[in-house]
Amino acid sequence: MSFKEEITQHFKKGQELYLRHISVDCVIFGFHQNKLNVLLLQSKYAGDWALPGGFILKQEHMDDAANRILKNRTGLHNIYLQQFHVFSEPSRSTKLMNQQFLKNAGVVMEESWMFERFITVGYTALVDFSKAQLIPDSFSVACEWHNVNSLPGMILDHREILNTALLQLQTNLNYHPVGYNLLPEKFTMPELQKLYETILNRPLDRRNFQRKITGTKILKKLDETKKGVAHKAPNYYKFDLKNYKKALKGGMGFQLS
Amino acid sequence: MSFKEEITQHFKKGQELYLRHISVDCVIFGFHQNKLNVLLLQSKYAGDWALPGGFILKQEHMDDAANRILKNRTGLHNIYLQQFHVFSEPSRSTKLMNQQFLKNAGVVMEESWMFERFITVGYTALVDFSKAQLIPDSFSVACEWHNVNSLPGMILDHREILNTALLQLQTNLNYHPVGYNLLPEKFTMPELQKLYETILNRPLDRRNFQRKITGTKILKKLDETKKGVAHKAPNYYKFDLKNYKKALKGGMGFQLS
DNA sequence: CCAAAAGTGTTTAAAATACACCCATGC
DNA sequence: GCATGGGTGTATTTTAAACACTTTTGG
Repeated sequence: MSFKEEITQHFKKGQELYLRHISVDCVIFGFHQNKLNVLLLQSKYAGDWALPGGFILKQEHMDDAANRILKNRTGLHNIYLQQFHVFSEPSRSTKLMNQQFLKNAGVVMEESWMFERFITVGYTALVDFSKAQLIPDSFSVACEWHNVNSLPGMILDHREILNTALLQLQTNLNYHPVGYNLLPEKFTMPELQKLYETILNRPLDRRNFQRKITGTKILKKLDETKKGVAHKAPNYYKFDLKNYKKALKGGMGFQLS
Repeated sequence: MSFKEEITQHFKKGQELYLRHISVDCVIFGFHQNKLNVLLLQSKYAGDWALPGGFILKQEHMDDAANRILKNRTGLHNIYLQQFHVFSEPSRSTKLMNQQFLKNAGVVMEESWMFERFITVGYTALVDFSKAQLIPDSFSVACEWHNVNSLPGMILDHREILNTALLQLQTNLNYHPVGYNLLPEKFTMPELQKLYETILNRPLDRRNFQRKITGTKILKKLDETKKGVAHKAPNYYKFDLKNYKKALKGGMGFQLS
């Protein structure tokens, strides 16, 4: 199917596949080499960037829709994605944007479900930046990581959605563990600390951090130290999946300094 | 308009007024005389009970929809309502239920937007039980308060929605103030404490409670004691609206014992 | 004057924070 | 051997929790 055909089909018949008026937008934070990035798509025919998003199939759980979107953009699956807020400003209209898109694609259409109002459910996840195979969707020319501290212009309310997600990621750090499917199987305590520091965007005390994390029982200390490293070799840890998942649900109950 | 006409209209033309596939369900907790209740509607032609719910008008903010629903059921407005979760099980189908409803109402219809799948956004609020003027909607025979500790059978996943709301109400008690538009203008410290105890369903230490609440600055101590009361007269307080609202957004940062 | 509820303060325990020393390694 | 980062322990401060006595009032 040509691009034009695909687009026409989507605008004309999409409502037979998807629930109307509802979209899902994913704020995918990526961490790698101590940088916190977020995955953005550059809209075709518009300079602005967008969160990876999509629609819910008629018989699909919304969580599955979010996972499908994540998988399609990054190849990643089995990621802990969670909904965090619904954005429902009546003024958040994709109509003009989508009409412009169609026009530029050379398609003429008067009516489409894509011209109607959408409310969107924000999902957030944290993944290993380096493991993702980025693939733009049909509406986009580029799919890239952007550092959260230098974001480009974004469409609609996507900047607000992103900010809300970032704030809740930082807040949740006190209650929910972070790092699985983000750090390698084996990792060191300083590596984990860097992750926390990057998300919070501030330094943490090395000793207190270690004590608190150790106290949560989400880690297993391995009988192995990192090799070929300058200075004293740090110990390897891995996550205790059972306790990690328990903490994901139930919370950990400590405050980071 | 007769009931039958009204129903027919809603099932046939509702999609011109409302967004399809999306509903809003409100978990309205009511507090009065140290009882925590929740507002439920009894479905016509079915014994089971339902949360007050409704749909989003085509140009309406979802928050406004929730407020409209609350107002229609209780006459209350200017209430702090907040979304807490989206429920999107593909199996949460209102189709059979609504078809049965129509049949019992004596209306024959093959197709309707009301037979389609709905995802629902849960909203929660805490109101003064005694100030509400309860009015059932067209789908219901009764609108009543039910004690959260003895709930009747409920339709669909409404019991799960309710439980989720109750859990988050209890959790939020540590971070967000509670009591405005719930307690009278002037109230005593023991009254406020009872509210907290009722929500948490456990006793709190009188002295520690007072210290912590006082520490949040959300209260103003008045130069007045309760009159005509047995035993030592408790002091009156009122909320410091400015700080109260600040705490609603930013959190209060203490743990209740 | 006494029972019952409210006001207030102190002691103890736990948690968060700040801080210092020793150890291993590559250069 | 020394600079650098990692491991670990301790003192201090803050916060939460447990607890007891005094005050007021109606009956």
